[in-house]
Amino acid sequence: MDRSKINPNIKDIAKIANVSVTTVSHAISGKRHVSEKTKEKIFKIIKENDYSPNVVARSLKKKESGIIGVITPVLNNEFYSEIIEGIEESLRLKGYMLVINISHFNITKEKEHFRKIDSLFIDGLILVGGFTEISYIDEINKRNIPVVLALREDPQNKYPIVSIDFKKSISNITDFLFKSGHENIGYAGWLREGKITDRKTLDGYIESVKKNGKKFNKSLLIAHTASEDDQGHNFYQFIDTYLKQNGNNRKLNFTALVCQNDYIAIDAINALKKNGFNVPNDISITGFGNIAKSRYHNPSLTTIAIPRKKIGRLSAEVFIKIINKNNISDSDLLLETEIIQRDSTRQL
Amino acid sequence: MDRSKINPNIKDIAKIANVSVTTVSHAISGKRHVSEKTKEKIFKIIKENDYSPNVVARSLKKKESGIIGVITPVLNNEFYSEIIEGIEESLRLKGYMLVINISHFNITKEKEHFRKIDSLFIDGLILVGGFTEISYIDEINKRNIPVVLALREDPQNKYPIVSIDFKKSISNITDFLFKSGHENIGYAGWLREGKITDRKTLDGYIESVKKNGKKFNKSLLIAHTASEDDQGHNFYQFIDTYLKQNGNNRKLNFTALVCQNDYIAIDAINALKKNGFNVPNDISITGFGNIAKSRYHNPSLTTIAIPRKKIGRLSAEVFIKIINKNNISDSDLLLETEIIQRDSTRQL
DNA sequence: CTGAAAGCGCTAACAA
DNA sequence: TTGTTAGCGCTTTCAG
Repeated sequence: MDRSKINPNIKDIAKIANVSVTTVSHAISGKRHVSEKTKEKIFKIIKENDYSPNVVARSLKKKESGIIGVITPVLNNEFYSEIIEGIEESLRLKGYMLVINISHFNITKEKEHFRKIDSLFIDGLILVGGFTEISYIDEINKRNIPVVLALREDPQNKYPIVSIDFKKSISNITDFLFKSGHENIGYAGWLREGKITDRKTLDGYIESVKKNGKKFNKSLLIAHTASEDDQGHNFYQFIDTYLKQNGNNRKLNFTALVCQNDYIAIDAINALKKNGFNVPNDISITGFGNIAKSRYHNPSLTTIAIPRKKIGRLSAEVFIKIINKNNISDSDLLLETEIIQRDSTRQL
Repeated sequence: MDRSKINPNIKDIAKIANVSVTTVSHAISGKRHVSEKTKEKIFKIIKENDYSPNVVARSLKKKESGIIGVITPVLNNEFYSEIIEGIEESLRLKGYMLVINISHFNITKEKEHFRKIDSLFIDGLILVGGFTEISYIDEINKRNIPVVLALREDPQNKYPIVSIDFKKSISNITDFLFKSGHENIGYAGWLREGKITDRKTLDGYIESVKKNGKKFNKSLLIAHTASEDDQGHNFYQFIDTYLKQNGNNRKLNFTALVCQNDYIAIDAINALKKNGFNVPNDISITGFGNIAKSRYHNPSLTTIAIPRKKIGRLSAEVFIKIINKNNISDSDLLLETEIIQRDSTRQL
């Protein structure tokens, strides 16, 4: 038997140390007292033989794996990848490993992924970003492992959600525009059935409008109710049409436009430019997200930065808290955002 | 016993189907003949009971897990994340799962990660991007699982490397500049000890120079030999100094500069601008990598696009080939790159 | 074509 | 303070 070629197991260690496997197991786990002397001997032998416990066998026995499942819609996207980095950072320190799955915005795939990694005895599931429907989770989650949502909605409000305060963020940036002297401020965004954030962002705008002593005016709304594109691209056409209908003689009834996200904001800038408007001289534009492009676009975009890494870290911490049966208060889960001032807005 | 709360196992299925666990196992794996009738019955029951085999138990027995380890320096980076997406795409189709680890450019962490996931009985390891030293792998890889490198060097040339032809790519883009009428073309890049690609890219440049009937002129080289920054940032200072010393009266002895990567190219553009040069009117600049910023920079960068997703997919395929003991020819592993023409170069 | 049973490496209940 | 042993869920050898 060529033992040199294969990793030693707990039995080997026990034999060499002249103790039982139980003692070795407990020396490692610390779950029951082992005399200093024996412990020393065991650890020495462990080191000499380069032993590390077999994670798979341990998982099978304990029905715990030290692995956390992460499901993300895509990887090659600054939002998700940075959140995941945050998760990894915190969880690695606690000794967990990550199994990362990509759902490609497909709920069926997501479900399959969860099924599969569930049988790995993952100790928790963190869902990053994306969509709405997650009722399938309970159906699969027979072992009742903790589930945490990172920057993801849950209409049923069943799982802890680590996110940002969408309403407040939009409210803040609208306030910022009012403070800059704008009197009439419009809003452009999706208003899709069932999308909670769509409603929240609009509410943030409305809140600020009222707070600043104005009346909410529906004609200042460029709200797209179609529910096609989850990522929020392709608002360009929609705004272009709006401008053609409402922007006669290069006049609009607002001097600033709050956009629900950076994609919409960039589309808005481009559509405005094409229709002869100047940003920010004629119209100030704000975005939401602080995507990479927002910095390099011309003009660069005033927007709201989302603390992505922090969201990841916090998600991990929430998970740990659940594991340790510490209770979490909802108020801890909403992170502050920050306004990034660039060139798409101006003081009036 | 409340079986409704827990996942059924193979024994449960066997009992309900009135067959042995062996038969269930073989029905699933197809490794030995099971009568159509029995198979049908078994699969029906599997479906009804929502059974899926326990991956952990299977791994323990088979010393295979259906899991592939991926180690990447960072996640939030278009290069790595897109390669990983490619890997995931191909491997998911083959039924593999991915455990993704982040090494933060730290070899010790990388080693630890490998150790840990090795005990998960991962079936293979794909190392994405980054650094040089990988001799530690054999030391850990007692089970001798296949190792594939994606866009990563290996001085020992021990493992299959899926990458691009750096030399040819740089040679091509230098050719492109010659064809555009440039007679004197410079080169800016790192030349760090032990970095194979540094040498390869420079060789590509030299190859093109000679091919185009010129003599290699050392004074056209802006080569940084320090070995600080692995990512290739902060060339700005270096080039700035060079320009101050060699660019009197806004005259340089070249009209085009081939840069080893996009970061250097962007630094070069900025340094040139600051020193009173116009890009591309005075000097044409090319990069390598086609990073997001290269498109939005002013002027936008003519550069070489790397087929990142393809690299990922191919890495996965190579892994599968190794598993299936198909031999791989080295020539299959080098992917073509593509020149992306933008505004930082001009025809003379 | 099918089954019984050993055993993968570990943990923990029970026993001393 | 330590040891014996059952068993986690599965695959596979050996035996029909």
